[in-house]
Amino acid sequence: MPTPHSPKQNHLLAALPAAEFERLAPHLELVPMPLGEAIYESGERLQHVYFPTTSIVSLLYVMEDGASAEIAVVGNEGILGISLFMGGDTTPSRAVVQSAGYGYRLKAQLLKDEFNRAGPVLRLLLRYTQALITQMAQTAVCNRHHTLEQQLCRWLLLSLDRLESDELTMTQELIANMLGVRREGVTEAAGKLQRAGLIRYSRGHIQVTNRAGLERETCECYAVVKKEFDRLLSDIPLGDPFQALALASA
Amino acid sequence: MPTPHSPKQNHLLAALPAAEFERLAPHLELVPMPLGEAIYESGERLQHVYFPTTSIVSLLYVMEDGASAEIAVVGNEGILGISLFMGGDTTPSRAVVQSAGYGYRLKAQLLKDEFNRAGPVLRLLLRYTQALITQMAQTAVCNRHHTLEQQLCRWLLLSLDRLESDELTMTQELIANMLGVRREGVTEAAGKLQRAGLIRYSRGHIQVTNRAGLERETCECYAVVKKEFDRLLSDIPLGDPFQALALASA
DNA sequence: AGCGCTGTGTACGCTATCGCACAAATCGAT
DNA sequence: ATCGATTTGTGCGATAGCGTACACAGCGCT
Repeated sequence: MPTPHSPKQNHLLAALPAAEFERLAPHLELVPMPLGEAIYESGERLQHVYFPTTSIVSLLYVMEDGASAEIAVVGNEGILGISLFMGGDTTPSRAVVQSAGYGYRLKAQLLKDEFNRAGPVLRLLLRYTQALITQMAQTAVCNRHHTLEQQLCRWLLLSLDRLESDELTMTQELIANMLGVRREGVTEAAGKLQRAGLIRYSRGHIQVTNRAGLERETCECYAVVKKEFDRLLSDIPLGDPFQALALASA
Repeated sequence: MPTPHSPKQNHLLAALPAAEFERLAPHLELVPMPLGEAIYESGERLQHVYFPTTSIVSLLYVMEDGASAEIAVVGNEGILGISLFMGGDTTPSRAVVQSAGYGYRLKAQLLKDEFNRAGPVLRLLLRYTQALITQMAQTAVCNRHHTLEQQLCRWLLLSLDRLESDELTMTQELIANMLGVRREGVTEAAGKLQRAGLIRYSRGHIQVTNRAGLERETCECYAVVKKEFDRLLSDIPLGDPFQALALASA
């Protein structure tokens, strides 16, 4: 039984008004996104944008010595390739599939055209970008002030939010790469969480058994990011963004 | 002799086409930006956007326990209040004047109106935002991987780039707050730089005596950010952003 | 001159994380 | 059933930065 796929699994696509969705839908191409694949490399010119549905992608900055750090996570709530419409056309970041799955992609030019209509698509994408900015900023703070264990919790929760399941397919090595820490550090932190009964894992499979517990262990960064995504991307009308927000907060 | 002030001291304003500049100019209000003033607080609704000319403003995330970290610096190259046009209307960040000076401000609604014309102003602001995103992301990486001393160098250089002078009026305490580290750590790192003959400072005044030296000591993060700002905000035509960029990189 | 405030220097033990080395467990393929 | 590869566990010493405490220096004020 093959999994049914639909563009609407992606929250951004699902949030589009009917007219815009109909315009884009015929050009959306379902693509598999296998673990470890680089959706785009640092500085590369973007050919497509991607709307993940069942996959999760990490935005990484890689440094000269090969060390790296994740600056944000993008899943079914978002889009890959914001620099396309932000005007840069490239970014210094690398996008790597962190959890295998599917997504829909769209030719760069088509998204640009739609964006340039300066309608609901533009406003939705900018609001999403604003949420992404919050995630990056909070990551910076978190890297500065919080323990590895707290960060691991945050990372698990953020990833979980972008999947349906309570299970992740991730080795500790991979996680360490994302967080920009040693693998041993992850082993230790994960062991602690396991002993506390919050997660269970074995050879690349992590199952969250006590989500509330994780939320208690994590730092405030998770909540800040989640709250901001909810605020910016909940179902508010897309007519006029400023009016809409005024209403939403009234 | 009063310093002559002009909106064109701000690079974004200076980069506007004549028509757009003329439209906005009558509404630009010169305001002093004293050291330590909070231009806006976390979560606050923005009444104005600010275009610094001779001041520098830090974007800070403040945490529950009071600890904080700078996520980006905005000076005469930029604008404060991007969440206004990004659609969020508020951000979780705090903006604090890090180096006293002046700036021009504009009523929020006027900028929104201009942005909604979907013309050069929109494109310029989005390109700037893209550069700001790079700065935030690089800050996250830097917080993770680099030493306090490297970060201090980066910070000094970024600040210097946003002023004309080679001197900063900043106590070590303030710097520590921005970087999210202990004051003593800054004392130590600064002492090292002073002994190496790169800077001279006393009671709140830091003079950079060997800029090239600082650039040698700092991490790659400085260069990445600077390069991205140059790339995105150098004088490329603002007609069509995608065409323009295509030309620029051809 | 003397006082007090602000800013800077220094010292000491503590902790989280690193870097490295290697052992143990689990899984797949032959 | 065995072998090899992958993944996880553990145990060092080293170090960067923290928290705390306190001494000292420069500057303004009376």
